[in-house]
Amino acid sequence: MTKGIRNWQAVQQEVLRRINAREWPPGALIPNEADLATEFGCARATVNRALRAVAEAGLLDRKRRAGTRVALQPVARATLSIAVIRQEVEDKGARYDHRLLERKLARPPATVSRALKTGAAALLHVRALHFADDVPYALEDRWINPAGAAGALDQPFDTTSANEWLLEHAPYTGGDIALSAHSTTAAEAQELGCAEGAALFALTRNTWNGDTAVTRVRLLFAHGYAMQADL
Amino acid sequence: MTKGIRNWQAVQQEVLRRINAREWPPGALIPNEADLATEFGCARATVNRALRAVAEAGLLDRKRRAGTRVALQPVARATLSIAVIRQEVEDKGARYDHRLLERKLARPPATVSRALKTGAAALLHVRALHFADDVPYALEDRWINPAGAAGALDQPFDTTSANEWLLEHAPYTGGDIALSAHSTTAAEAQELGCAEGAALFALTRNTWNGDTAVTRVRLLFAHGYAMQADL
DNA sequence: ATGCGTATTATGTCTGCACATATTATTCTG
DNA sequence: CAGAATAATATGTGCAGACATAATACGCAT
Repeated sequence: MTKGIRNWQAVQQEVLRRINAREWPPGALIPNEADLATEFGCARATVNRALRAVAEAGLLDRKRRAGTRVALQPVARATLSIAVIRQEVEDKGARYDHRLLERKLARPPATVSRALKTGAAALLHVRALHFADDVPYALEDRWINPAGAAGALDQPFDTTSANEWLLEHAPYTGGDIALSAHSTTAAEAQELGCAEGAALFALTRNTWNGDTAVTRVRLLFAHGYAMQADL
Repeated sequence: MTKGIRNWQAVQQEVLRRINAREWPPGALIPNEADLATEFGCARATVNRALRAVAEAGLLDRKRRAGTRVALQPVARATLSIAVIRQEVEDKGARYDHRLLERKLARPPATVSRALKTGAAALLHVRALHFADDVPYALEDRWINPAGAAGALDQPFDTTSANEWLLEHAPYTGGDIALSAHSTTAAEAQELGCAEGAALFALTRNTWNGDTAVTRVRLLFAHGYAMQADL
């Protein structure tokens, strides 16, 4: 009988240890909450809290009545935090700056209107360049749905970047992100100051507020950029 | 006085609604748990559960004594699930296959030994190609630390890929991931069957079991690959 | 005014209990 | 024997109360 495991973090740690040490091998059914509670000498709610946390981390599969078993394939969930670009730059100790390249109301290409489900409606197209210590850091190509971001049409986006303004003024409920590699075009090469054909890291994000699209943005990062995440 | 909000999910939804509707604007201090509990007509523990969930999602900042406030910059946390390659391929409805290209004990380049902190020790170097419907899907370049993955030296990795074997037999406690864009070299182009210089999506991952390195792997995905995540 | 100790307060967590709910096992019935 | 009704069981959640802990506010002494 293990003792002194009375808070949920300690329980979690012990559970993780047993999984790691293969005391509870992958696929195995582990004791139920009540039994673990008596073993650890704590309340069932405490065990529940711990097991829930481990399950959220993907190392346990829980089902009512069926019990809790160790995940066969612990899906490595990396939580990459996509911050505001200004912050990302400043966190690296560099001076942030940005320049508006273009801002106009226009009919988006089919890719965009299809992704945002905005039909033939005109959207606000904003292009901007972000700098870190005066070196191009990322090229932003954004389409804003005026119907999903009230007040956007009145914003110049010259001093405050669209990136930051939207975060502050346009709430969203969900979205999706795609990460990919992109081969630099001639125009992009000139704006970002890199060689044509260079491999660049691209991030495309759509955000929604309920059923209405808010914005779609593609960020093209300067050469050498790597996105970090922890397991 | 709102009523009928008695379970934590309903509380969470109401909290999200208020944040979204700017009833609680960014940066604002929201009522404390006890007050919300009386307002909603539920126990404080229920409110706590809900607020904790919202805080974990990054929309609230909580501090003892200081209270709970709406996050100024809701850090968009995208949880990308990095599954086993076989599964990723099969989930797309394609037939998975893989081929071992190389397997030998060798001294790793400085980049690797530095990242894994293995000094001058020899590591197991495994290179393999993953296919989806017989088309190259990803090129795997892996260094395995025998000290961190017991039994790895006895594995041929021809029928079972190192990817899968390690997941099953080498537990890990943490790691880090870097995502980047890579310009294809001539050798890689030949193996992946794409043009030299093409922009490819690369994933480099180090995993650890406590303080000892387990493995470092770089996956180079075929042209056109995009990694998806949700917000 | 300045610095330090103390009181206050909001969140964090544990407990013991109860009931809800999903899922599996079992039994009953035609 | 098939299929439906029913029981059993593990997790999910709610509640009230208690104490722990961190961070702030306040007041006191210097």
